[in-house]
Amino acid sequence: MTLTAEQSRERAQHRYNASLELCPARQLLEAISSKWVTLVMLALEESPQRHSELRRRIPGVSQKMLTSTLRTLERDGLIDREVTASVPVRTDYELTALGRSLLPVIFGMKEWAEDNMDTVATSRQHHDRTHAGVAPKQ
Amino acid sequence: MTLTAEQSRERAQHRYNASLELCPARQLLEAISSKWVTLVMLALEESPQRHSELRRRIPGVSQKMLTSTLRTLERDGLIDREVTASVPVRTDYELTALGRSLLPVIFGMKEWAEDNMDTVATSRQHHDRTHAGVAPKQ
DNA sequence: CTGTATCCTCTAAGATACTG
DNA sequence: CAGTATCTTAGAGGATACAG
Repeated sequence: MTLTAEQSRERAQHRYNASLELCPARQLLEAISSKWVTLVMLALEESPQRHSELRRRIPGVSQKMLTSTLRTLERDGLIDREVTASVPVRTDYELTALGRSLLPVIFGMKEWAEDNMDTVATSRQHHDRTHAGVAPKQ
Repeated sequence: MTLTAEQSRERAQHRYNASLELCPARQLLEAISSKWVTLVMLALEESPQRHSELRRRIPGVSQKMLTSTLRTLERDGLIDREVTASVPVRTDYELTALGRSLLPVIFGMKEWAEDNMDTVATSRQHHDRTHAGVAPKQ
C-alpha cells in the first residue's frame, strides 16, 4: 500500500529526529541555551574563578545549577577544572582555548540582542495590543 | 539583624531574576533556542514560503509546533504573515528586515558549530570514558 | 568550601482530534 | 489548506538537606 501524507510525515519525523540531534548548530544551541552557561562563560572571560567566586559573580544561581553547568561545560571541553586538595578543598575553573573561541559567537549574539531586542519588544507589545482577543498566550 | 550569606543570596536571586529576564542576550537566546525557530528562519532565507511548504521543508515538525513557532516569530517581528482569503486559504510567510538581520548571527553559530562540535563530541566521549563511574548523566 | 542526593514544580513539545 | 483545542509526558530547573 501507499503511504498517506500523514504517515510519511511520521516516518520523516523519526528519520529526522536523529539527524536533528546530529546537526552541529542544534547541538551548540542546546549546549549554550541552558540558563546559566553564557553567564558562566562570561564570568570566566577575564580570569579563572573559584566555585564560590562564580556564585558571588552570578547572583541568583543555586549551587546545584552552578555545579551542573560547570560539569556540562567541562564535559564539553569549554572549561577546565582544577582541584587543589587542601582543607578546605579549593577548585578553580578556567576557559579552555575551545571555550575562548566560542566567546566571539556569544558576543555576536549579545551585540545583535542589544541592538535589536527593543525593536522586538516593541513588536511584541504591538502584536499583543492588536491581537488582544486571539491567542494572548501570556 | 544581619543576613546570612544564604539569605542575601535568596534576595539576590529575586532581584536578579528580573534583570536576567530583561537581559537582551538572554531574551534572544530564549527566542531562538526553541526547537524549530532557526530551522524556520533558514527555510525562509531564500524566499517566502507557505505553511505547507514549510512543513515539507522541515521534516519532523508537527503542524502544531510549526504554527506556534511561526506565531512567535511573527510576534517578535522576525517574519511577516500574509493571508490570502481564497478557498482554500493561502498563507505566506517571509522574513522581515529584522529577521534577515538575525541571519548572520545564526550563521555565525552554525559556522562555529560546524568547525568545533566534533571536538566537543570527542571531549564528551573522553570525559564519559574517564569518568565512567561518577555521574554518567547520559 | 565544594560538592551529592532528593523531591517537586513548571513548561516545552509531542500526540491526537476537530474546524472554517 | 491552515489552523485551534486538549491531553500527556520528559526534562530543566528550583528548594532543601546532607557529606567529605
